[in-house]
Amino acid sequence: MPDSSESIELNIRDEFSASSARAAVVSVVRAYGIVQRLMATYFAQFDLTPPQFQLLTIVNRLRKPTQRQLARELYVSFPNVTVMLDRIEKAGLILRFPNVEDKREKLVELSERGRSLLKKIWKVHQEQLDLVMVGLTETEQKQLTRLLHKMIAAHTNTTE
Amino acid sequence: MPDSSESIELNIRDEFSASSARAAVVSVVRAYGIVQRLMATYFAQFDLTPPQFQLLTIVNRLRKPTQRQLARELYVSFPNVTVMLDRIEKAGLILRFPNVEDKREKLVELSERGRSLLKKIWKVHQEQLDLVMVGLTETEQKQLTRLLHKMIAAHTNTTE
DNA sequence: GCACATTAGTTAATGTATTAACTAATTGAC
DNA sequence: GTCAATTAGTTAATACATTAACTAATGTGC
Repeated sequence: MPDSSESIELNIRDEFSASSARAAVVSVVRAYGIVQRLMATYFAQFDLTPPQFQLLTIVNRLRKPTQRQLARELYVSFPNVTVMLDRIEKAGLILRFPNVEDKREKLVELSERGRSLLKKIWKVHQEQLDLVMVGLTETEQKQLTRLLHKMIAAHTNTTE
Repeated sequence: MPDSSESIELNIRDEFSASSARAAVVSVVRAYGIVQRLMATYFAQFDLTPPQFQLLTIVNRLRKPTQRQLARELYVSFPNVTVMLDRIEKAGLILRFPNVEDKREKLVELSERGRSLLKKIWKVHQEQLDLVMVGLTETEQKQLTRLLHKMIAAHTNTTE
């Protein structure tokens, strides 16, 4: 049963008190957690998860996309799209049918049920988004968006 | 094969162009995605995932915490801690032993291997954090942290 | 001191996400 | 025209995360 006083060494740097980068990264992660929790609770009312909702909105916007297109738009792996579509197809929210011009591809579309569910959610969705940002004024929200866009741009330029 | 022009209705609000809250939420989610990707790639070198690294740092800081304490500190469910500990215990990075004063509890501790791995990572971890925020000046990083803290505070006040 | 509630941890079921390894359809070199 | 390479999608293995349902230990009322 080792009673180590050895972790002191690490604890010195444990706080990273000098680093503004660390503080920023940690707050991004925390903020995301809050967004996730709020949205998950909200979407559960409709028997949806936040990623499923996101998927539905993109299927709607793209109009019969291939699964490949969906993955790119969602910034998610291709197999993940397959599995997510399997589920919401089983729930009757989307339809998949092969593209006659290229039989490798499958085109995805909202079902009548998916379309009406999306309409229903949309009516109250904006209020939820406002609720997430309730602590900030509109000016601050715009400032936050600007800063995060700048941070994001530094990576998307080099990656894509 | 329904060729619907029905989604137009939704597409009107699809952009949410008027909402600064939506833009802010979306950018938080995108920024988190970038943090996740970078960190996952980085930690993979050490055969760790970001949550596993986070777990190790907290075990180190708390000094023989119970699993309950870990869950609270990680903002994660209790069963999740069990499963994550199972894995990193199997990898030989932590030890679990029952608390003699309350045999329901298990105390968690870094193994020698876990401690030395953590030390190794720590040496270069700060650089990774700086890399995430490379697009922002230090002033902007602090501004970002301040805004996110304010946003977070609006929720933690009511929730905790 | 015994029954009941509480607390700590685990197990099971489900959903999200990844990479690696596969099948099937298309394209392209020759 | 046929064989190889590419592309679209699926399946398998693994990890993270949740809630619900369980076991085991502790504490409390009486």
